Amino acid sequence: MLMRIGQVAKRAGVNVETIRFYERKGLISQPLRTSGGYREYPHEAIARIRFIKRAQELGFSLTEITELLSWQTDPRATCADVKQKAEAKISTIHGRIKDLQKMKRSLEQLAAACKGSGPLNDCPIIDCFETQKEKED
Amino acid sequence: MLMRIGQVAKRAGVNVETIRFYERKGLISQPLRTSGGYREYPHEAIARIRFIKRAQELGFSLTEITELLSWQTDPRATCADVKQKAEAKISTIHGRIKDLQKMKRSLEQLAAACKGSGPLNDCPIIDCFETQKEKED
DNA sequence: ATACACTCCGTACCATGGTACGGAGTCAAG
DNA sequence: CTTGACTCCGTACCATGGTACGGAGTGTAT
Repeated sequence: MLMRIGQVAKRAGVNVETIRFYERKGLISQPLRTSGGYREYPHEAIARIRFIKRAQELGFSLTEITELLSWQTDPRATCADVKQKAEAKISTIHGRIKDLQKMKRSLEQLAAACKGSGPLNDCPIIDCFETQKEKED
Repeated sequence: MLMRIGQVAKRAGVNVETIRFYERKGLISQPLRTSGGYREYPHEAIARIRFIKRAQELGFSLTEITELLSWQTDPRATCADVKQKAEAKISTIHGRIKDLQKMKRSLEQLAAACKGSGPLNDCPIIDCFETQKEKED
Protein backbone atom coordinates (compact mmCIF):
# COMPACT_ATOMS: atom_id res chain seq x y z
CA MET A 1 0.00 0.00 0.00
CA LEU A 2 2.71 2.46 0.92
CA MET A 3 4.99 3.58 -1.85
CA ARG A 4 8.47 4.94 -2.07
CA ILE A 5 9.24 8.17 -3.80
CA GLY A 6 10.17 6.64 -7.15
CA GLN A 7 6.85 4.92 -7.58
CA VAL A 8 4.90 7.98 -6.53
CA ALA A 9 6.87 10.02 -9.06
CA LYS A 10 6.21 7.53 -11.81
CA ARG A 11 2.51 7.28 -11.12
CA ALA A 12 2.05 11.00 -10.75
CA GLY A 13 4.10 11.71 -13.84
CA VAL A 14 6.77 13.88 -12.25
CA ASN A 15 10.44 13.52 -11.33
CA VAL A 16 11.58 12.31 -7.94
CA GLU A 17 13.40 15.61 -7.56
CA THR A 18 10.16 17.47 -8.13
CA ILE A 19 8.51 15.66 -5.24
CA ARG A 20 11.39 16.57 -2.96
CA PHE A 21 11.16 20.12 -4.25
CA TYR A 22 7.43 20.28 -3.46
CA GLU A 23 8.14 18.90 -0.01
CA ARG A 24 10.74 21.60 0.61
CA LYS A 25 8.27 24.22 -0.57
CA GLY A 26 5.59 22.90 1.76
CA LEU A 27 3.19 21.74 -0.96
CA ILE A 28 3.48 18.17 0.21
CA SER A 29 3.76 17.25 3.86
CA GLN A 30 6.76 15.40 5.22
CA PRO A 31 5.98 11.71 4.83
CA LEU A 32 6.76 9.02 7.36
CA ARG A 33 10.06 7.22 6.98
CA THR A 34 11.04 3.57 6.93
CA SER A 35 13.64 2.32 9.38
CA GLY A 36 16.13 2.82 6.60
CA GLY A 37 15.18 6.46 6.18
CA TYR A 38 13.15 6.12 2.99
CA ARG A 39 10.07 8.27 2.51
CA GLU A 40 6.82 6.28 2.59
CA TYR A 41 3.79 7.71 0.83
CA PRO A 42 0.15 6.73 1.04
CA HIS A 43 -1.86 6.55 -2.14
CA GLU A 44 -3.30 10.02 -1.56
CA ALA A 45 0.11 11.54 -2.21
CA ILE A 46 -0.41 10.85 -5.90
CA ALA A 47 -3.72 12.68 -5.81
CA ARG A 48 -2.07 15.62 -4.13
CA ILE A 49 0.61 15.90 -6.80
CA ARG A 50 -2.04 15.66 -9.49
CA PHE A 51 -3.97 18.39 -7.71
CA ILE A 52 -0.87 20.57 -7.96
CA LYS A 53 -0.39 19.76 -11.63
CA ARG A 54 -3.98 20.44 -12.58
CA ALA A 55 -4.03 23.73 -10.72
CA GLN A 56 -0.80 24.66 -12.50
CA GLU A 57 -2.38 23.89 -15.84
CA LEU A 58 -5.13 26.32 -14.95
CA GLY A 59 -2.58 29.05 -14.34
CA PHE A 60 -2.07 28.94 -10.59
CA SER A 61 1.42 29.47 -9.21
CA LEU A 62 2.89 27.17 -6.58
CA THR A 63 2.32 29.85 -3.97
CA GLU A 64 -1.35 30.04 -4.87
CA ILE A 65 -1.60 26.28 -4.95
CA THR A 66 -0.19 26.12 -1.45
CA GLU A 67 -3.11 28.26 -0.37
CA LEU A 68 -5.65 26.12 -2.24
CA LEU A 69 -4.19 23.01 -0.66
CA SER A 70 -4.37 24.49 2.81
CA TRP A 71 -8.04 25.28 2.23
CA GLN A 72 -8.64 21.75 1.07
CA THR A 73 -8.25 20.50 4.63
CA ASP A 74 -9.41 23.56 6.51
CA PRO A 75 -12.99 23.17 7.75
CA ARG A 76 -13.34 26.96 7.91
CA ALA A 77 -12.48 27.39 4.23
CA THR A 78 -15.50 27.98 2.07
CA CYS A 79 -16.50 27.57 -1.50
CA ALA A 80 -16.62 31.35 -1.70
CA ASP A 81 -12.88 31.57 -0.95
CA VAL A 82 -12.08 29.28 -3.82
CA LYS A 83 -14.52 30.89 -6.19
CA GLN A 84 -13.08 34.30 -5.41
CA LYS A 85 -9.58 32.99 -6.07
CA ALA A 86 -10.71 31.48 -9.35
CA GLU A 87 -12.34 34.71 -10.42
CA ALA A 88 -9.26 36.72 -9.58
CA LYS A 89 -7.24 34.30 -11.66
CA ILE A 90 -9.70 34.57 -14.55
CA SER A 91 -9.26 38.29 -14.48
CA THR A 92 -5.45 38.06 -14.37
CA ILE A 93 -5.50 35.68 -17.32
CA HIS A 94 -7.88 37.98 -19.13
CA GLY A 95 -5.44 40.86 -18.70
CA ARG A 96 -2.59 38.75 -19.94
CA ILE A 97 -4.59 37.74 -23.01
CA LYS A 98 -5.36 41.39 -23.74
CA ASP A 99 -1.66 42.27 -23.50
CA LEU A 100 -0.71 39.47 -25.84
CA GLN A 101 -3.43 40.40 -28.29
CA LYS A 102 -2.15 43.94 -28.35
CA MET A 103 1.38 42.72 -29.01
CA LYS A 104 0.10 40.44 -31.72
CA ARG A 105 -1.91 43.16 -33.43
CA SER A 106 1.06 45.51 -33.42
CA LEU A 107 3.33 42.87 -34.83
CA GLU A 108 0.79 41.94 -37.47
CA GLN A 109 0.51 45.54 -38.59
CA LEU A 110 4.27 45.82 -38.79
CA ALA A 111 4.62 42.54 -40.65
CA ALA A 112 1.89 43.56 -43.09
CA ALA A 113 3.64 46.86 -43.75
CA CYS A 114 6.91 45.04 -44.43
CA LYS A 115 7.20 43.98 -48.03
CA GLY A 116 9.68 41.29 -46.96
CA SER A 117 12.40 41.94 -49.48
CA GLY A 118 15.48 44.09 -49.79
CA PRO A 119 17.81 45.49 -47.14
CA LEU A 120 16.84 46.85 -43.78
CA ASN A 121 17.06 50.53 -44.63
CA ASP A 122 13.34 50.98 -44.73
CA CYS A 123 12.05 47.97 -42.88
CA PRO A 124 8.98 49.22 -41.02
CA ILE A 125 9.56 46.78 -38.21
CA ILE A 126 13.08 47.95 -37.51
CA ASP A 127 11.90 51.52 -38.06
CA CYS A 128 9.33 51.08 -35.36
CA PHE A 129 11.93 49.89 -32.90
CA GLU A 130 14.18 52.80 -33.81
CA THR A 131 11.56 55.50 -33.55
CA GLN A 132 12.47 58.14 -31.03
CA LYS A 133 9.94 58.75 -28.30
CA GLU A 134 12.28 60.73 -26.09
CA LYS A 135 11.15 62.91 -23.25
CA GLU A 136 13.48 65.85 -22.67
CA ASP A 137 15.02 65.51 -19.23
CA MET B 1 27.04 65.88 -26.28
CA LEU B 2 28.40 62.81 -24.57
CA MET B 3 26.56 61.59 -21.54
CA ARG B 4 27.42 59.58 -18.51
CA ILE B 5 25.49 56.50 -17.53
CA GLY B 6 23.17 58.22 -15.08
CA GLN B 7 21.88 60.64 -17.64
CA VAL B 8 21.41 57.95 -20.26
CA ALA B 9 19.49 55.88 -17.74
CA LYS B 10 17.28 58.79 -16.80
CA ARG B 11 16.52 59.75 -20.38
CA ALA B 12 15.90 56.19 -21.50
CA GLY B 13 13.77 55.45 -18.47
CA VAL B 14 15.79 52.55 -17.07
CA ASN B 15 18.10 51.99 -14.12
CA VAL B 16 21.84 52.50 -14.31
CA GLU B 17 22.22 48.87 -13.34
CA THR B 18 20.07 47.84 -16.25
CA ILE B 19 22.39 49.57 -18.69
CA ARG B 20 25.38 47.78 -17.20
CA PHE B 21 23.39 44.56 -17.37
CA TYR B 22 22.63 45.11 -21.06
CA GLU B 23 26.30 45.84 -21.67
CA ARG B 24 27.31 42.58 -19.99
CA LYS B 25 24.73 40.74 -22.07
CA GLY B 26 26.06 42.30 -25.27
CA LEU B 27 22.93 44.27 -26.12
CA ILE B 28 24.84 47.52 -25.82
CA SER B 29 28.42 47.90 -26.99
CA GLN B 30 31.18 48.87 -24.60
CA PRO B 31 31.26 52.67 -24.61
CA LEU B 32 34.40 54.77 -24.58
CA ARG B 33 35.70 55.85 -21.21
CA THR B 34 36.76 59.19 -19.80
CA SER B 35 40.24 59.51 -18.30
CA GLY B 36 38.59 58.86 -14.96
CA GLY B 37 37.13 55.59 -16.17
CA TYR B 38 33.55 56.75 -16.59
CA ARG B 39 31.47 55.41 -19.47
CA GLU B 40 30.69 58.01 -22.12
CA TYR B 41 27.65 57.52 -24.31
CA PRO B 42 26.63 59.22 -27.51
CA HIS B 43 23.03 60.22 -27.96
CA GLU B 44 22.29 57.10 -29.99
CA ALA B 45 22.70 54.98 -26.88
CA ILE B 46 19.34 56.23 -25.71
CA ALA B 47 17.76 55.16 -28.98
CA ARG B 48 19.32 51.75 -28.63
CA ILE B 49 17.89 51.24 -25.16
CA ARG B 50 14.49 52.38 -26.38
CA PHE B 51 14.80 49.90 -29.26
CA ILE B 52 15.33 47.18 -26.68
CA LYS B 53 12.38 48.32 -24.61
CA ARG B 54 10.01 48.54 -27.55
CA ALA B 55 11.01 45.14 -28.83
CA GLN B 56 10.45 43.76 -25.34
CA GLU B 57 7.00 45.28 -25.27
CA LEU B 58 6.24 43.39 -28.46
CA GLY B 59 7.21 40.14 -26.83
CA PHE B 60 10.82 39.66 -27.89
CA SER B 61 13.28 38.22 -25.38
CA LEU B 62 16.68 39.81 -24.80
CA THR B 63 18.28 37.00 -26.80
CA GLU B 64 16.02 37.71 -29.76
CA ILE B 65 16.60 41.42 -29.42
CA THR B 66 20.34 40.81 -29.57
CA GLU B 67 19.76 39.22 -32.95
CA LEU B 68 17.54 42.07 -34.15
CA LEU B 69 20.16 44.58 -33.03
CA SER B 70 22.92 42.74 -34.84
CA TRP B 71 20.84 42.81 -38.01
CA GLN B 72 20.27 46.50 -37.57
CA THR B 73 23.88 47.19 -38.50
CA ASP B 74 24.52 44.21 -40.76
CA PRO B 75 24.38 45.20 -44.47
CA ARG B 76 23.62 41.59 -45.38
CA ALA B 77 20.55 41.46 -43.15
CA THR B 78 17.32 41.79 -45.07
CA CYS B 79 13.81 42.85 -44.44
CA ALA B 80 12.84 39.25 -45.00
CA ASP B 81 14.89 38.14 -41.98
CA VAL B 82 13.06 40.57 -39.74
CA LYS B 83 9.68 39.81 -41.20
CA GLN B 84 10.24 36.11 -40.72
CA LYS B 85 11.22 36.71 -37.09
CA ALA B 86 8.14 38.84 -36.56
CA GLU B 87 5.90 36.20 -38.04
CA ALA B 88 7.43 33.49 -35.90
CA LYS B 89 6.80 35.68 -32.88
CA ILE B 90 3.21 36.29 -33.95
CA SER B 91 2.68 32.58 -34.09
CA THR B 92 4.27 32.00 -30.68
CA ILE B 93 2.09 34.71 -29.18
CA HIS B 94 -0.93 33.19 -30.88
CA GLY B 95 -0.20 29.85 -29.26
CA ARG B 96 0.21 31.47 -25.89
CA ILE B 97 -3.12 33.26 -26.29
CA LYS B 98 -4.83 29.98 -27.17
CA ASP B 99 -3.39 28.34 -24.06
CA LEU B 100 -4.55 31.17 -21.86
CA GLN B 101 -8.00 31.16 -23.42
CA LYS B 102 -8.29 27.48 -22.72
CA MET B 103 -7.28 28.05 -19.09
CA LYS B 104 -9.74 30.88 -18.82
CA ARG B 105 -12.62 28.88 -20.29
CA SER B 106 -11.98 26.00 -17.92
CA LEU B 107 -11.83 28.31 -14.94
CA GLU B 108 -14.99 30.09 -16.03
CA GLN B 109 -16.85 26.82 -16.29
CA LEU B 110 -15.67 25.81 -12.83
CA ALA B 111 -16.51 29.19 -11.35
CA ALA B 112 -19.97 29.08 -12.95
CA ALA B 113 -20.58 25.62 -11.51
CA CYS B 114 -19.57 26.83 -8.06
CA LYS B 115 -22.49 28.32 -6.17
CA GLY B 116 -20.01 30.26 -4.03
CA SER B 117 -21.39 29.41 -0.62
CA GLY B 118 -20.96 26.76 2.01
CA PRO B 119 -17.99 24.59 2.86
CA LEU B 120 -15.59 22.99 0.43
CA ASN B 121 -17.05 19.50 0.52
CA ASP B 122 -18.66 19.83 -2.85
CA CYS B 123 -16.85 22.75 -4.39
CA PRO B 124 -16.61 21.89 -8.09
CA ILE B 125 -13.32 23.74 -8.40
CA ILE B 126 -11.61 21.80 -5.66
CA ASP B 127 -13.32 18.67 -6.95
CA CYS B 128 -11.77 19.23 -10.33
CA PHE B 129 -8.31 19.51 -8.83
CA GLU B 130 -8.91 16.36 -6.80
CA THR B 131 -10.25 14.24 -9.61
CA GLN B 132 -8.23 11.12 -10.17
CA LYS B 133 -6.87 10.69 -13.65
CA GLU B 134 -4.43 7.97 -12.71
CA LYS B 135 -2.80 5.67 -15.16
CA GLU B 136 -2.08 2.27 -13.67
CA ASP B 137 1.66 1.74 -13.65
C1' DA C 1 28.28 -11.83 -0.95
C1' DT C 2 28.08 -8.81 -4.25
C1' DA C 3 26.07 -6.34 -7.96
C1' DC C 4 22.59 -3.14 -9.05
C1' DA C 5 18.69 -0.16 -8.41
C1' DC C 6 16.89 2.96 -5.51
C1' DT C 7 17.09 6.56 -2.13
C1' DC C 8 19.24 9.75 1.02
C1' DC C 9 21.05 14.71 1.64
C1' DG C 10 22.75 19.28 0.68
C1' DT C 11 24.01 22.18 -2.63
C1' DA C 12 24.68 24.05 -7.04
C1' DC C 13 22.84 25.08 -11.30
C1' DC C 14 19.42 26.29 -15.42
C1' DA C 15 16.81 30.37 -17.77
C1' DT C 16 14.84 35.11 -17.48
C1' DG C 17 15.43 40.00 -16.55
C1' DG C 18 16.97 42.39 -13.85
C1' DT C 19 18.09 44.69 -8.59
C1' DA C 20 21.06 45.41 -4.60
C1' DC C 21 25.39 45.90 -2.09
C1' DG C 22 29.71 47.67 -0.60
C1' DG C 23 34.09 49.67 -0.80
C1' DA C 24 36.71 52.55 -3.70
C1' DG C 25 37.59 56.17 -6.97
C1' DT C 26 36.12 60.71 -9.55
C1' DC C 27 34.48 65.18 -10.03
C1' DA C 28 32.39 69.70 -9.17
C1' DA C 29 30.82 73.16 -5.90
C1' DG C 30 31.32 75.70 -1.88
C1' DC D 1 39.97 70.78 0.97
C1' DT D 2 36.08 68.62 2.21
C1' DT D 3 31.47 67.25 1.21
C1' DG D 4 28.22 65.08 -1.64
C1' DA D 5 26.71 63.13 -5.89
C1' DC D 6 28.01 60.12 -9.18
C1' DT D 7 30.38 56.14 -10.98
C1' DC D 8 33.39 52.15 -10.86
C1' DC D 9 33.64 46.87 -10.25
C1' DG D 10 32.49 42.21 -8.97
C1' DT D 11 29.40 39.54 -6.86
C1' DA D 12 25.30 38.17 -4.65
C1' DC D 13 20.55 38.11 -4.63
C1' DC D 14 15.28 38.24 -6.17
C1' DA D 15 11.32 35.24 -8.15
C1' DT D 16 9.79 31.02 -10.71
C1' DG D 17 9.80 26.04 -11.18
C1' DG D 18 12.27 23.01 -11.23
C1' DT D 19 16.93 19.80 -12.72
C1' DA D 20 21.52 17.92 -11.84
C1' DC D 21 25.35 16.21 -9.07
C1' DG D 22 27.95 13.32 -6.08
C1' DG D 23 29.07 10.49 -2.35
C1' DA D 24 26.87 7.61 0.91
C1' DG D 25 23.54 4.34 2.61
C1' DT D 26 19.58 0.73 1.79
C1' DG D 27 17.25 -3.01 -0.12
C1' DT D 28 16.84 -6.94 -3.04
C1' DA D 29 17.88 -10.44 -6.46
C1' DT D 30 20.97 -13.73 -7.97
